[in-house]
Amino acid sequence: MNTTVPAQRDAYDFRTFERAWQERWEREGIFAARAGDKRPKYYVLVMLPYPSGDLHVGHAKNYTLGDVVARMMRMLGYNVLHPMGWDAFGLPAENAAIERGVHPAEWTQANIANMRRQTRLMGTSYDWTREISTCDPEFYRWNQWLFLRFYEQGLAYKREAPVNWCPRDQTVLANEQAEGGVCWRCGTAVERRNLSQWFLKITRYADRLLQDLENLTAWPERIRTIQRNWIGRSEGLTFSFGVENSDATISVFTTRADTLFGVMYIAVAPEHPVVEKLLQIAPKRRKSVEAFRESLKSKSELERTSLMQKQGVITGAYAVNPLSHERVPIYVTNYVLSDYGSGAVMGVPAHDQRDFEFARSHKLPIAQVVLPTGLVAQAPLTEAYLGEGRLIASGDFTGMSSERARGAIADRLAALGCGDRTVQYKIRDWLISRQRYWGTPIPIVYCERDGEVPVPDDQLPVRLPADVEITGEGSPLARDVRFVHASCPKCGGPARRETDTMDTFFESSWYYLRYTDPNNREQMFLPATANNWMPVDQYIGGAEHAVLHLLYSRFFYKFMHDEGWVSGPDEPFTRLFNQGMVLLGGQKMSKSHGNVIGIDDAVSRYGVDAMRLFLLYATPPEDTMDWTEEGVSGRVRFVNRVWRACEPFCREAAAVPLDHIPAAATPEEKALLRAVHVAIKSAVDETESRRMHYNVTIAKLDEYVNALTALGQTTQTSPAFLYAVHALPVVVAPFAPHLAEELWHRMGHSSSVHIERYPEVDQTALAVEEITLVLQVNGKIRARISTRPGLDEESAFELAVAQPGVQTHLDGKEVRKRIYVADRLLNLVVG
RNA sequence: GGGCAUGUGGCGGAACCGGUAGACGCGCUGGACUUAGAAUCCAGUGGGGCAACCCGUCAGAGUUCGAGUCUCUGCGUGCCCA
Repeated sequence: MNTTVPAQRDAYDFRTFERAWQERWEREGIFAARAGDKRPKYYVLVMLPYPSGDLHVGHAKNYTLGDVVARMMRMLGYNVLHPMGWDAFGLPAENAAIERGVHPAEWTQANIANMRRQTRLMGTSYDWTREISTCDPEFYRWNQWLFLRFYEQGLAYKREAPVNWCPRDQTVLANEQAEGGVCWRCGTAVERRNLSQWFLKITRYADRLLQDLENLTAWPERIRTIQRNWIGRSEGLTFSFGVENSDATISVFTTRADTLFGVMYIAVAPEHPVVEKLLQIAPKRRKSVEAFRESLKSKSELERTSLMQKQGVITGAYAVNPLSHERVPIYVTNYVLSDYGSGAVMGVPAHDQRDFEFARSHKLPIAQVVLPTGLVAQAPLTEAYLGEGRLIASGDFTGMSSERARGAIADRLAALGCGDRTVQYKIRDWLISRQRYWGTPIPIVYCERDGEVPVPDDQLPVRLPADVEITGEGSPLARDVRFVHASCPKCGGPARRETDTMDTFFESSWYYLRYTDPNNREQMFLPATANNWMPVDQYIGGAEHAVLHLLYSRFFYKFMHDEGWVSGPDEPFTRLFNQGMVLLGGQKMSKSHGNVIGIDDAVSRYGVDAMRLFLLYATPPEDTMDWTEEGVSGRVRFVNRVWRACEPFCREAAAVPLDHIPAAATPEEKALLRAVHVAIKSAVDETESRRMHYNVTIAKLDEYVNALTALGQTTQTSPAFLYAVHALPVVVAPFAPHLAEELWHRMGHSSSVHIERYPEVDQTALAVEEITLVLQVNGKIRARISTRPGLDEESAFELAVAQPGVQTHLDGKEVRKRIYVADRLLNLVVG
């Protein structure tokens, strides 16, 4: 009879079942979220991907984690929103156009189609009816609409400023995108250019963005620290130096007003407007100053502040210290930036390391004005003294502590009318203009008569022209005469359209709201609908967006909150989770290294469920993990073990109800029921605590299946065994959804296992009949005894002293102390 | 240089509250089944020792009846800021 190959016969055929169930879930729409449900809402969101072409297992790790949370929460009785979309604007599409002549839209659509297919392949339970794509005019019209609201509030403005220019990507970049002086996308060193650009006034929200970090207790501390540093609030004093023989003044900011009597020079940025005035009163230096300014023109911030030596040229003009009335030389330097603070700083060589170095190389005097506490005489400085102490050689302020002096000096300058206490931030306004094609057009036109005019709402969207020439040289939109040519909304006269597009971080700063009301043609979203779902309860994504996406989104959401479009807390993401990367052979996966494990590959070789299980199992989700062949085959074996343990008993198991636990006839059955509920407890605990250490849960599932397999060889028809079989697909459903669904249906159920309620943890099943009590003498383990739980101390003691292992170590000595931890240990202190 | 993480078998990791260190998986060893392999199943697997025992969570110190867990010092690794 039995002529088929056994190995083939009882292995789980993932190829057939996975596809079939995916199609059916899709058809039945079981993961669609409906607002206004009676159940409590839960919004799980994974950062939307850029459609670069192919997904690899690194992406899969991320999506799997979000999917398990979504599936668990659904089975725990929540109304879950779990959407997916595409961050579809951006440079790679345009580069593909340049390299291969394919239109960015076409390239993007093809990638989206492929990645959507791959995402479906992973069995993730998205509500596809809410899919969005940011390059869709029906989406980006709301970018433009939102931009206009910022514009009306004075939060979007255009100004000329020195900006970061990436020569490779041929566009400007925001500060956050040029950290360390290199382009965040291609790593090319950025250059400095003076250009007229659009900015968003994120600085107006700086204080709130900083303050509210305190409330984001469910965010990783790391991210909060990075944001705090980036915002960079410092309290200090802004005051002015007069310029000798001129009515000009130079304003500086300092946090160390106590060192004011130590000012030996003033350093101004090359672009500082005062420089021209200084040259008028000291014309002899014009040549050298201008040469110096010229040499720095295109140097990036990084080059100026870190790579280059501190350099400066003397202007020949002198500034006057408002308190000491000393005259100090004014230098133009490379290390002061014109758009940071006031573009000028006071030079205190004795108490600032940079100033110390500068003073040395320019042979400037170094006067110490703060003496470290405890020191009475000053010694020559070999480096700047940065600490606090007592003031010396500081006029009326001599003898004060640094702290008191700061207050007193601020008061004096305020009384003199030349200074104020101020707060300064490191964060600068967000530059959103991009000189590229594949982005949202900024909805502004320039009229000869009316100047800068916003495009009226009813003319939105300003569509990207489809037919443009993309060469990589200059802005394609600026070359498109038909696009540029416009008429003024105010006067109807000839006008020129803005040809810059928006930074793609603009759309990702609010996309999570569009998911709540994705098909609204009248509004960005209906506030009432958005408020059903917001804020996002669990956000999952990489830490690389700490000061980009995550800071911008907080800013946008606060603005929208202020506008009254959203209510409740003014933070969009209640809880943030940064997942770790997936490495291959210790290396980050990348196409250029040629070490990518693609989704298609992994799924066709191991099956989705095994892939998901491995990604969850290898490490806790926040850790970096290594993709290994052996590791994933371990999970393939697990999938098959589940199948073999369960499948032969499906029909009988279905008869045993899951709503109460059958009695266990033997200790083995008792252990099996316990294993079932230990696994359930782990899954529920990891979800509810939001720890998401499903690696531990899957280990518990292993034990469950091991117990089932062990018992399956003996008592196949007992109620306890069949209960454990029946429960298995429900318990594994969030982790291995296809396998679970197939088994569930083989049990005769007609509705999906994924809309079942997750089993309740049963405390009686968790209880054990026998525990191991550890017996210690002086803290060392000398024996272990098996006993019933809840043993009282006296009985435990009597049992302990009867143990030979304990007896030899007691050796007639007096027991001075007993430490008894019920059901754990008894420690006898002797001696 | 400063700050924050982190360090456990051959490997990934578990031990969430200070209370049996090494769950679970991988790998490895031996066995069963097989013409053979694959698959599967069974047993073993921190180190030392014939044993009883001894030693073990980066190193050193401390607190404690008891430390992987808490404190301090040092070293290594990672990240963030200079």
